[in-house]
Amino acid sequence: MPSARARPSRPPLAVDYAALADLRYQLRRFLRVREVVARAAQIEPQQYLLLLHVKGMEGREAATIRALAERLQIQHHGVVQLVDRLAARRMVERHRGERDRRHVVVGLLPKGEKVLARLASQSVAELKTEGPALVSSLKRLLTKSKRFGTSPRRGRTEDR
Amino acid sequence: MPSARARPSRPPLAVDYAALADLRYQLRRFLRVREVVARAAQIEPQQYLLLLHVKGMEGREAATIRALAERLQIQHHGVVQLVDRLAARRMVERHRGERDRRHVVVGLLPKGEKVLARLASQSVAELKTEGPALVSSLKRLLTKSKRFGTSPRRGRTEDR
DNA sequence: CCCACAGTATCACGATGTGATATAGATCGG
DNA sequence: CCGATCTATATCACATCGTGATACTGTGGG
Repeated sequence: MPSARARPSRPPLAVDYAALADLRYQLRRFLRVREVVARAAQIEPQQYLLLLHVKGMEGREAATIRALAERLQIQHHGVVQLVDRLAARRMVERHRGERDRRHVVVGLLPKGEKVLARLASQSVAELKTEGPALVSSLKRLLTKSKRFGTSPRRGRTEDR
Repeated sequence: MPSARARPSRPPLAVDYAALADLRYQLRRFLRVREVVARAAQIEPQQYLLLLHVKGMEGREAATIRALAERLQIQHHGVVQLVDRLAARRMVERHRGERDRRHVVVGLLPKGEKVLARLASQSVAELKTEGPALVSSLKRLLTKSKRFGTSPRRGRTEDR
């Protein structure tokens, strides 16, 4: 960019990259622990999440492929494959919808229940520890997302 | 293991699956928006994150492969490949460490800066909207991780 | 000089998520 | 009942991602 010095049409929103990056770092740290713990329990992270949502939807709404896709925020055919893998491992099973036979309702099998119970309770325990750090990262970003210089250690004086 | 009924070393922690699932749902909703926005800007979500961390580490610490691995919470050789793809797209470039020539320092190229600037400022804007929902999901889980929100009906009484 | 170690890199592989496309079941107008 | 159409799943091919195993190179200690 040849035109240095002046920024003609630049919205006045100064992003605090360090704070934004820190938030993602905190988020990842939390998620990372979940991944490691899940793998240690012989299951893939996303597979654990599917189990969790199946359980979490119990009594609220049928755990169909599409509903799970919404909860997991992925495309429905992503869920299809996830269920394939989980079914192959005897963690869940497919049921055809009674009223509407197009629906596939996913049900937990004993093995899935067991793994889920272990992981979920660990998750809650860890959240009680890690949660506050997440919240404070978030607040830090939201409150002072204007200028730099509030940082406790680093100035970043020269800007790029 | 076949002995059921009594759980010898199992704390009586009643997990609120619905609340835990809701938290993950909120988290995913936030991350999902970031993914969609990133892809719309012609970049993969994880690639955006690497750019963000490179920028966020500016003035704090050298953006080496290993340091980025820590920030991204993945293995270092995962970062290597991420940088490979970003370098191929002219978003970043590699520099050898001066003092220690084993280090590889990642630097943003104009194209990377540009994409990052756009995505990051959108991100902050969205966080101001979505952030509160995340925080409340988290608090809901932490404060009342005892009972279910809807029906007291639990299926997992006999099974297993 | 030699060696243990740190930092990167390469390879092969499985998990994941997507777009494009296909199939079965439901629904509705006529 | 018929076809059009929509809905819910499924299948295929493909790129990204992250990992374990392994290799290579530069550093520093003895």
